[in-house]
Amino acid sequence: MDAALRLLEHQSLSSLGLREIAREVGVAPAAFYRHFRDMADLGVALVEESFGSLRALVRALRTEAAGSEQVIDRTVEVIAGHVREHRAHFRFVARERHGGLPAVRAAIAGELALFAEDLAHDLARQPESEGWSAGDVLMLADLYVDHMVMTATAFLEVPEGDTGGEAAIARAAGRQLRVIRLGRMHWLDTEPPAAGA
Amino acid sequence: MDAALRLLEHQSLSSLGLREIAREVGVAPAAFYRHFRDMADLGVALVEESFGSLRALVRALRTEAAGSEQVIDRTVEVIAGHVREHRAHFRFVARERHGGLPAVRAAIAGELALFAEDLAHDLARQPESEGWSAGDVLMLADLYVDHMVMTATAFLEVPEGDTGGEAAIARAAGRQLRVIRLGRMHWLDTEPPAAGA
DNA sequence: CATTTCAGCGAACGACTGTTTACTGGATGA
DNA sequence: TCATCCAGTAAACAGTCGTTCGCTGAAATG
Repeated sequence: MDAALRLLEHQSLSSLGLREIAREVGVAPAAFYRHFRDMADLGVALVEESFGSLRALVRALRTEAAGSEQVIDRTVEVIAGHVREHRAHFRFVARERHGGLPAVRAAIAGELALFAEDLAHDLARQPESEGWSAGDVLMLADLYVDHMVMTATAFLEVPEGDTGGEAAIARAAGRQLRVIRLGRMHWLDTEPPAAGA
Repeated sequence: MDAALRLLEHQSLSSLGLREIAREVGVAPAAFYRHFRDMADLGVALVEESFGSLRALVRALRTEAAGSEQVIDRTVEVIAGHVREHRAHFRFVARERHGGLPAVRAAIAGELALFAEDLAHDLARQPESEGWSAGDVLMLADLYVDHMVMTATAFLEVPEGDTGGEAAIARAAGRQLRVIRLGRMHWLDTEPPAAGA
């Protein structure tokens, strides 16, 4: 899997050959079948590996429970750091999210949906979500997750060591999160605040 | 190019073979070189084709100049319709946006940047943007463009004829746009509203 | 009418692909 | 100690691949 991830930095999974991986590992082509049935099989395994480390990280971030202002910058920092340290995994996920192998696409979509669900659960128990319908909370969580994905892929497009470029993206992402937060706080402004139904 | 686009619905560009295209067209493999040097060359041509039709459409939408409330629903409708009618083009762009061919990735990134710039220019001349810095306007435009991309790819994941699924995505996207619009309208709330500088 | 341009042709090149087969040797566990 | 796994092996299979070559014929150009 490490070898595959190494090769996947510069190509997509569907163009990656079984023999190519074996060659990189230094192993006979047939040995591949001892571990995976398909290339798609390898793909979903890599998806699980990628989201595994991320899940632990988000759990850590969520328990920090800082003020809603600092939590924005902290979130962006955490994303930046995680992308920096797991570049290959993120590149793989970004590339295969809409890639050619349906099984891999489905696995990624499933992980992201779980992610949004978790986040929605967290958002729902915050005081800012009072008066929100469950559907609207999920809608907001999806917006946050989409923005997170966009931010992560933006970090990926920075040339690896360019700390200035990273900082620029982090600044923009933070301000965008603030726009969304402001929208969230005024979501119920136009509705009757406490009308009985 | 039509043949390539047809084949690209189920695979990515880097896994698509030159001979495969020739076979689909009903032509000798060598004929490919009469039109494109590379597969990457074909890729950037397809990118230009894809964004060409979209550009015209957005220009049309921008001149409609409706109330800021209806413009949201109208925008989502327009995206939905355009994705429905140019499914193959959108799928191609979504897939190759982070795909294996750098030239194609760069072409797509360039088109999206132009897009955001245009939108920023439009936003800047709206009364809601009074007091905004140029950087913040671009930041907002990027947020809108990212959301547009996310919405378009969400439409792509709907099984083609499923009008119910489309409607659900349209509803969610519209509400997300409303969140962003609310955030935009309260962006300057915490700053001194009319302090002389 | 003469000439040039140009999309397409068929054949051939070496190199690479996924998959199956029967076999090997070291570690694991009873 | 002996039997059982099991990761890895070499070899062979029929295909597919990108690319180059010189040639053809119709259309456009003058």
